[in-house]
Amino acid sequence: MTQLQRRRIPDAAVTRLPVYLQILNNLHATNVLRFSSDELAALAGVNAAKVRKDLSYLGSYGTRGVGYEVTYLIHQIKRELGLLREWNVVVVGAGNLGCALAKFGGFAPRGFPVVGIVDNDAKKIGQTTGALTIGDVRNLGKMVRDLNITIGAITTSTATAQSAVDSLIDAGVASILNFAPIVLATPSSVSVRNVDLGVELQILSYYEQMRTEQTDGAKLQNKSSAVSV
Amino acid sequence: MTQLQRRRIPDAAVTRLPVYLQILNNLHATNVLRFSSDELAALAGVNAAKVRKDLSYLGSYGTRGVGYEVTYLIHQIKRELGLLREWNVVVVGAGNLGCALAKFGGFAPRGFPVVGIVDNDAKKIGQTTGALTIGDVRNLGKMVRDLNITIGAITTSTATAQSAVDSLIDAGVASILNFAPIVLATPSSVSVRNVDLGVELQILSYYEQMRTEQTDGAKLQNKSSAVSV
DNA sequence: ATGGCTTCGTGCAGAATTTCACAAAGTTCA
DNA sequence: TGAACTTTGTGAAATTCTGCACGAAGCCAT
Repeated sequence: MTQLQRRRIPDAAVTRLPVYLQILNNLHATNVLRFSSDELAALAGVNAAKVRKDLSYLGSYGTRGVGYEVTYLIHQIKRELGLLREWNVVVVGAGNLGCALAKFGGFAPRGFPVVGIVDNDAKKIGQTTGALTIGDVRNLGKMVRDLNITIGAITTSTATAQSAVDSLIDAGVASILNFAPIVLATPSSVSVRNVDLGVELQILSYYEQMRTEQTDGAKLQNKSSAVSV
Repeated sequence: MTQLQRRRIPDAAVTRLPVYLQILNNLHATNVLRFSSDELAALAGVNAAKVRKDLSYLGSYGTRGVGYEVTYLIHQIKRELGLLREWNVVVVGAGNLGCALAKFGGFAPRGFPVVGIVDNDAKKIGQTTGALTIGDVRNLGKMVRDLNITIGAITTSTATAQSAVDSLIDAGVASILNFAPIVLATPSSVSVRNVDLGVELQILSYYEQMRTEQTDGAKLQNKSSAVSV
């Protein structure tokens, strides 16, 4: 079974490929035809060897002494990421964020059209947001089948996020983009990506505090415990 | 210089601590007094040994045979992440997202009050959004000093994101939350966290495609558009 | 007290990731 | 043609992260 499936790309590399793609699209837009791993590394803020290794997971598409062709590499990254086709998205939770995502047209051109939005609130069901009518979360199964939906975005309240994801999984959706600040319980066959601004801010806070303390060390240094190197 | 600074917590652990904190806050809200590493691990979807190791970076705050105290651990995580004080945030870019962040009151109670919002568009400057008046990006330096701002959120267009971050860094801000789909060029002394839904969707797409291909091995695939493979 | 039970803290090994360093393979120019 | 130069692709070392396994330490019942 495993030998049928394509050679797996390391998770860490998978998270970088979309970033490379972004940059290559920009290069393409400015009529750049070729690039070297050094150039892409500089633009992506990573090590050049890492760029080469990441790209090598796609195949040997570079030319030694020359570099890589922008359009060709764009195609190869898209192929590998599954971006040569569209993936339909349903938004679960028609609050501020959910409606904003439904109205925001920025995902369709990038291959992720939002084709449905649902809620569990009878007052919201039937209303329209953007081009979509808010559906009943209880019809999610039929919706997923009829509209060929593969990705679900959770934009409900924290309290209902778990039941929302349960509904999605029941409906056969195995890719979840979760905006609720909660760790969802899902089987390992389901992919979840969490977007939590609170978490991001707290991570920034940690490093900011590190810097602050280090600076304070000059004036006052009683904080440091007994760490040496 | 390095020996003065506190024992560093591994990056991977730093990204998990806010998740633990979230869970512990929920436990606290439901009057749970104590928890074991096994329980927290189940709720966070990680290995119990990892939880114990992560928490051990804070110090030895557990009791063998018993577990950890919820409120005490909350305090310790907050201390380590620098959440015992507030960090003021400025939003750069008063578009849809920027104004939404400024109006959204959810960050202030978690220690990240949005105290300012700026733009470079003369038509927007002077307007109000929520409780804030949109300022001129050229006054960012004064604003950062006067309002004691430490974190900047980039919500500009892609085209102006780099100049926005340059202004922030000039103004002395070293923690950036970037919503623009672009890799920002910053000195290594600056922390950047990127929030890019396109990237997240594309990562999901990769794993979705993996699953699809594996399943298709049995049937036959006519759906995929112009893929060779 | 003592034995049994639970759970933490951590050494260590293995896995994953990053980075180095260099041969291989191509280009350019005289 | 061939020498100088550029850049890829990739073994292998270095680093980071994960997870097991178990001793240490506390609780409880008898």
